Amino acid sequence: MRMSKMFSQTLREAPQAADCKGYEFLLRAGFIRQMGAGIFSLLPLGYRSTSKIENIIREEMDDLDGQEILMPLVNPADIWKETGRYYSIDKEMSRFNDRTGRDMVLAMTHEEDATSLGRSEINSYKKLPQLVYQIQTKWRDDPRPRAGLIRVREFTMKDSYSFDRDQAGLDEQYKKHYASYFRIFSKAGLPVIVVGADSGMMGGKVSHEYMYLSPIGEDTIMTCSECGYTANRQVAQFKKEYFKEEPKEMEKIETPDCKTIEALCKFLNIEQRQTCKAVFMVATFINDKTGEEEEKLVVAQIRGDLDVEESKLQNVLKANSLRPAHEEEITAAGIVPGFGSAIGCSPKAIVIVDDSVAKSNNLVSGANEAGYHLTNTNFKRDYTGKVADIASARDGFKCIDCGHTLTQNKGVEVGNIFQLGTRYSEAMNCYFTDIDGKAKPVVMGSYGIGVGRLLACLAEEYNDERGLSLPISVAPYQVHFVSLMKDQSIGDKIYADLKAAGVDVLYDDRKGSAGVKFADADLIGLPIRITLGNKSYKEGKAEIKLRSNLDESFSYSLDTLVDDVKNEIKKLQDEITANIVVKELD
RNA sequence: CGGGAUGUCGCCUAGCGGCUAUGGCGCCUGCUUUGGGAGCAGGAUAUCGGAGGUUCGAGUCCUCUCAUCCCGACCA
Repeated sequence: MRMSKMFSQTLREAPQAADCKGYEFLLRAGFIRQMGAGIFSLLPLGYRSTSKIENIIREEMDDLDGQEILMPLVNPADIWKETGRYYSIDKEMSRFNDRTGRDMVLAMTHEEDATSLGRSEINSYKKLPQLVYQIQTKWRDDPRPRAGLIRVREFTMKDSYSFDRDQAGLDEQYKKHYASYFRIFSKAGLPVIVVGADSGMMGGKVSHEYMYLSPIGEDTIMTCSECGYTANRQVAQFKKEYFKEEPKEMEKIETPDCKTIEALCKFLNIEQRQTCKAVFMVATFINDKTGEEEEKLVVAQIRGDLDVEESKLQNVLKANSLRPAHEEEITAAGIVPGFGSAIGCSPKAIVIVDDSVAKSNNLVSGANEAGYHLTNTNFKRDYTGKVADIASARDGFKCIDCGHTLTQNKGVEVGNIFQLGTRYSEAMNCYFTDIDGKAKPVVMGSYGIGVGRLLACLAEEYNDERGLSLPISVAPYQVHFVSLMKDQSIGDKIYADLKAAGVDVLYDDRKGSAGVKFADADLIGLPIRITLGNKSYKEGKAEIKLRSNLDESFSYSLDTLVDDVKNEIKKLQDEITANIVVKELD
């Protein structure tokens, strides 16, 4: 491609919206342009990169015997009603009516579509296992798009769906994806870690997320450097200390103005772990069949030194959503905010008790009376509720597996794998006849990778003060050929030779000054740069530099230039291949 | 959906009730220049996000509205 004919232009200054490096450079280099909140166009450079990413993904999916398909973006609402997600997913899914008034949706993921295809194509165990995948546009009306391509509303996703005869089959396909994703991210050059995850709206049990660790990430990852335990904070467990004592008699004491745990501890001169904190939430339950909603007040009891992890609480409740309760909702249940507890409030509210509370004794709780607390409260004796782990893991807490210290990091989720089981096949009647003649639900899995998000993460990982420096596997072109010659025909000739040799080359044939060309080359950041100047040309030479190390340059004879460049390309590609790290699921 | 901020040319930006709305980059023309965003000369481009209002007079003040960004809620 000749730069003189390139559609996009580079920007010398970063648009205001660019709040992180990767986003700034993608904009400035002309990879992407914004159309609206969370809506972007990919310009030629950006599209070439995402196409390369997609092809890496294709290679790996095909390697798993995946078959590429394309499912529709617009779905009749019927299939979403069958699984109940038409009702359980809120405004994030966009809905509309077609001209006849039929309910339609924009598919935000394709479990329903895939299951629908599964039930039409798979009828016998002989057809299993199967794996289909697609690379397709998703629309999710996210309430808060952020950080360029990191969190958008319209995006391209690779999603694959596995169909198996039984759990063992699913385990097999899940395991293959687990390893395959490492290959994909390695080939693209993105360092990731895999973490145990919350399956969220997908349902199902086992799931993992692939995280690119970065301060711009929105997820919090807990890791143990000692034993390798990693988990999204939403599900991360940790070793809690319990404080067993002989239960003492409960007593009501006056605690004026002690509306917070801190104030209470200060007033009574006790430690936070000697208190029990009540957190009031409202859970929404949606009936999968009818779409009817029901709200219930939830009292989460947790020890004063810990915090509630809302995702865990929501999972325990099997609620569709969870939000903090309003003051009126709390008082309506006879609870006094600031002095509240589960004591005496059931059955008006669902009580969930963290095991930190259940296994500790003589905690100070609210008395549900303004200005008063109860000392020596004990679970079971003084109140009941469902015991579960609903505590949020924090930096410095103890690893559940080995007891060493957990550290927390921010991460961006670039891929996920879910064991769906039979949640969708049962709901949508996707059954096959097994060898024993019995109809059984197909056991499914679903696996996603955000293509644009992957590019955004790569841009974040590979940049310096001058611009991008993407790995050769995903850079829009392999080579940037900068000609500084007055005589265009010389550059044209070399460009033609490079192209003829199959080199993926961007040729700066513009009339501009050297500075502009170098600055643009730095910004776009193609991995290999050839510079042809008057001086070197007279000596029959051209200069080659790597974007990853601009300080070093190599002089090559023009006679062998094409082969030398091909060698450099191969070296960089081999480097990536050599650095493929694959982790297997045990 | 709550809190905050910002909308002036393709991008960045000046303006703080008063004349024809700054300047830089980019763009166009010509000449010069050609190894790190070069110089000179000339040129084009803005219904100041939109609607209403206050005022003799509004980019500037007020009201509403729209859009975008940030924090939170939320989220793969």
